[in-house]
Amino acid sequence: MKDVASAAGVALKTVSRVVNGEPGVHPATAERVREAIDRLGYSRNESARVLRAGRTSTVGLVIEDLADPFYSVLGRAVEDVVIGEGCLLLSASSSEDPARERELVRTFCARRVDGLIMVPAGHDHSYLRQELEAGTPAVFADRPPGPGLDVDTVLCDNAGGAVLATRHLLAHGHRRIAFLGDDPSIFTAARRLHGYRSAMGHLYDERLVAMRTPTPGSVRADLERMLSLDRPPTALFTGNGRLTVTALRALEGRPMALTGFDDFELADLLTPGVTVVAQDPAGMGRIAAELLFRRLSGEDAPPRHVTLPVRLVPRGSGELPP
Amino acid sequence: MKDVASAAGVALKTVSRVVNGEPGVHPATAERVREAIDRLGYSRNESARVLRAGRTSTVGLVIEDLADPFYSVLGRAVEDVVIGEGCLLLSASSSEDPARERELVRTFCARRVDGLIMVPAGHDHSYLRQELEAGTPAVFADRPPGPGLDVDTVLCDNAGGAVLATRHLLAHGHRRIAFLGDDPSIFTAARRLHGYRSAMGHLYDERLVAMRTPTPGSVRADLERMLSLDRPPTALFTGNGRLTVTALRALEGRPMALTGFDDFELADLLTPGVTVVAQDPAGMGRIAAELLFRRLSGEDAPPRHVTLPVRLVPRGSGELPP
DNA sequence: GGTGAGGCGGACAACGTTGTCACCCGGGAT
DNA sequence: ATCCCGGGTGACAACGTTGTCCGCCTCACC
Repeated sequence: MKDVASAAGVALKTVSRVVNGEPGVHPATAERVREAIDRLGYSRNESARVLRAGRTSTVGLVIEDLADPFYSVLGRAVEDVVIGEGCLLLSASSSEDPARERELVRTFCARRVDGLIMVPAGHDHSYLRQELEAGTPAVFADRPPGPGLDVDTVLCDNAGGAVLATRHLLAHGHRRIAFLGDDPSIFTAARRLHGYRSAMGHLYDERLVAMRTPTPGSVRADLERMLSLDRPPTALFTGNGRLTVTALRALEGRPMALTGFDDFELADLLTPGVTVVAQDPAGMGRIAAELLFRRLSGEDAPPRHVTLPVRLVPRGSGELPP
Repeated sequence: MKDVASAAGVALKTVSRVVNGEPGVHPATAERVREAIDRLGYSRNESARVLRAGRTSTVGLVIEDLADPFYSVLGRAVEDVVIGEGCLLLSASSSEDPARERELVRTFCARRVDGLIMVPAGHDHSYLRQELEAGTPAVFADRPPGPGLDVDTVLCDNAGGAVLATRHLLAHGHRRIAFLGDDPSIFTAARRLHGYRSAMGHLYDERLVAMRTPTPGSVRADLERMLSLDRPPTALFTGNGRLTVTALRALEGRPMALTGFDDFELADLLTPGVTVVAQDPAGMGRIAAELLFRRLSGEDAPPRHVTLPVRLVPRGSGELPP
């Protein structure tokens, strides 16, 4: 900018004025400055501007895994809102590791992001309080913050969706319905178990439930165990998209009624089509980002808690008879 | 930092030294400073540091669509390298719009990203020359830069993969093999068409080729047209993952030998399994990022052009007889 | 006890931008 | 003629950090 100023024969401040479209510059002077800018290929140093202004026009996104279809769709929706607000998006994957998450948040805050959007791992987010008090708002998506912290949160109706899926299988005549879920320390997994359990009522049988971090091997073992019971399950409810796919592979074509939580691409092309409880990751990302920008524009209401509806998509696998 | 200094009763610079682990500070002083830092919840303002240092430790990623499985996997791989180098990743989707891409690059450069990784849209990247000369290296992934610009580039073996796929179908007895590709102005689409054509040799028949931005409707129409020919195709080669899926839907279960470019999740679970030519998006992202960091660490060699191999994954659909 | 070295701490400038305020100058009102 | 006004312009400080350089204090050694 200094160079531009001397090239145009004006003061630094005049260049600044032209760059920022501020009034009070003679059109001829402005033209001279613009010409010098083009000639020198100058572009404003955003770092310095940020230092002065205090706002970075940057939002940090911490998700579990950018490569996961669910989160990448969520991330894209966040990105669209963020770009639309003239900001940029810093994204990072926590890999479901609370320590890494914390480190990423720390890094983002040191970079003075204007706000954070998080799909949290772990249950202790007290370290965020300091940042919140320092004026960096955060919005949680998909999972709520740990106890003792209350901020804007967007969830889907996990329990309701699980009830929906379970009742759907019950309505098609199943009484022995197995549930494969993720580690119950994950909020969504616990809520979905809760919905399944309440829908099952007196039919609930803990031998038909397996909750742990899924691997192909663990899913296969769990299924084998259940299928060798005296009264084996005739239907399966899987607690998230990855589990649904893993279970389908483990079943190796053995017919079994199946309803999964989370929609996934190609669910309609499998034989039979896979019945799912679909949520809306793009909507979740968009709403989370919108909530964040409301905070950034000064809204000072109590934390909002948005619950997005889910819907059952029957495609065949959930309508198989026992 | 000023506050920390006065709280600890030392000078600004001493706090800076402690924060940066520089030598020449008495352990007791350092401890006092650290205590004050904890007490005040201070964290270094990265913007100011950046302003001083000139490096932002930030990398910009411009891809077509963060939500696309191919690109999100690529993005995740880039992210891992970037984080591993102590930097952060700014990501943005161009939506295949050259103007938006250019705007994003401009924004990234104004923010003084240390480097750029791009999956380019459009064919004119001359606007990058200025940034390159200003010392912001760029690496292209999946597609090369437009004419007149030569930078580090990571591609997959598009033509070779198309040859592989076509020969595979030929080897299984097919002579009428259709090709559905994306708009030929897209580099990868053109290369794959080229591979297909050269593998077909005298069997090539332009009536069996459709190249345009795919929509469910256009794919359906193209297939209908080809299937109503006197000598309809007995096999289909689809030019990218999205096309493969769209074509599978349009076929509605009609049996047809099929080989697709790009692997996709669940390809193995369909009936029959979908034979594909698989590339390695994670490897592409990782290598692109590594090339970038080599430039950033001062490497001044001529631009490198890496071509990643592809491999044929037979799963059933490509082995169907005519 | 004087002196030099080395360890430690501090003052100051600079990074590139913008907000504040003051200046200059011409023209119209008094 | 004096004053004032306001459009156009510029000088300067400040944002928070770090590199440079300088000075002080202590300790060991002569």
